[in-house]
Amino acid sequence: MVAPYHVNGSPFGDWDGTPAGARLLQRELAKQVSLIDDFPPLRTIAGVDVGFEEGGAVTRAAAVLLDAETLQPIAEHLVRVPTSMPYIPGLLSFRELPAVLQALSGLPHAPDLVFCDGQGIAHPRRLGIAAHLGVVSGLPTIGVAKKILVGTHEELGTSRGDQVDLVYQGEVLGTVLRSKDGVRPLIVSPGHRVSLASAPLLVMTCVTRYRLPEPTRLADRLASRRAAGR
DNA sequence: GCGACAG
DNA sequence: ATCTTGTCGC
Repeated sequence: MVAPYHVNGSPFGDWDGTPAGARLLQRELAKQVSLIDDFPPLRTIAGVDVGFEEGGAVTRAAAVLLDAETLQPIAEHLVRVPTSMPYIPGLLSFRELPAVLQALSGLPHAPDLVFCDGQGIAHPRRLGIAAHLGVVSGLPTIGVAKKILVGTHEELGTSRGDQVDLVYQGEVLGTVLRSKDGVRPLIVSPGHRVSLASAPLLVMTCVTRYRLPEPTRLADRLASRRAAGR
């Protein structure tokens, strides 16, 4: 017997609480994902990420709002909620999305685009956390991951800006992108309302002197309770 | 059946 | 993700 996890209502619809039910729901929600660029001129961009405390008992979700022009933080919001589900590869959004949505709603206003830590459509059922977040929030989203979940790719150049397609089941689902000379590449994939071609361009637009784009880096820092680094 | 496996 | 100090390299 599989132990059912707590259901909230909003991000999971009528999920039955089982991993099998979660996978079915992902296939349904994936049909609502749009890979066509559909976002306003970028004025603000948000970065969201999750961290844990108390040995995993408490989930910390952080949302940071940045000025799209200067990449400087405008506002940030942090929430702490009891962890409701264990980490299961492929079902990350069911563990982190509730907290992420709360963190996002705590910002002074909705962003024009959201950078999410993890995969967009580069997922077994085309619904990584960034795509899931996009569908349930209606916001344009991009997934920026540090590792590949699924898919393969050709050799990648070693210079900043070099990129190659991430292919899975004969389909291009994302981009393996070298954000800085010599660093491990980022795995970028559209979440919602962003095209495969635009995603890496938008990410590079937010990269300054670090491997991670600013929205992701700042949210990551806040969620992991770390300090700044001048 | 055997490995792989975002955070 | 998290547990954790110093250390190697640009």
